[in-house]
Amino acid sequence: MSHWTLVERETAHTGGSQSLKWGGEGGIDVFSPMTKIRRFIMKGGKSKSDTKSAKLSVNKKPTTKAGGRKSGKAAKDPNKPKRPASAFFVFMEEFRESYKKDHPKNKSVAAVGKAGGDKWKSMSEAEKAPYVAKAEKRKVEYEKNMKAYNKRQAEGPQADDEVESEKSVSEVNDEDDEDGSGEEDDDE
DNA sequence: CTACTGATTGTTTTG
DNA sequence: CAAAACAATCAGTAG
Repeated sequence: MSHWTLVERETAHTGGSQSLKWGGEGGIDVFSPMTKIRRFIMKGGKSKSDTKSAKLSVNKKPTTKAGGRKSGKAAKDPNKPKRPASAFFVFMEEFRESYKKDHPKNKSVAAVGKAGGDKWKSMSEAEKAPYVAKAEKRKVEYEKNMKAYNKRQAEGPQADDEVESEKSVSEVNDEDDEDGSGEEDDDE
């Protein structure tokens, strides 16, 4: 299966990576980001789960994480903050360990995902509460992270376009880096 | 060697 | 407002 020839948008965004090895002048498409194609295919009929699950996800991950890029252009912005983990993901972090203990031999992320999702739905909102609370916190950190990131981008290279121009006013915002956030107030 | 795949749901983002 | 994209994970797979 290598000729779906379907490209919607540049798959390169976050991780940047995406194999744009197609420096071809013609610029036809990349044959592989099935990530999006998946939706396209499954959208039609789903015999497995009827409940809903209409949406699938796409994944892309630069293995090089933030440290090693390589020849091409993999990580454009190593400091680019990633989206905050949702409550579900926070719960998953724990769940993964649990699942790992129960199934040390399992190597499929899908298995854990399914199991986690199933349990997540099974949990009451009360149980999810702690996770949600944490998720909200992550969001705040993300915003803070983004703020710093934006600043960095503005300061570093000559950002001329694309910088959310604040039209106006004097927004002298002095956010000196690193504010020691209190962090952690437990209350369960 | 490096990027992608699988699968989950929730949030962030973009159109 | 709605749909898309992407967040972690881990080992395997393909180019």
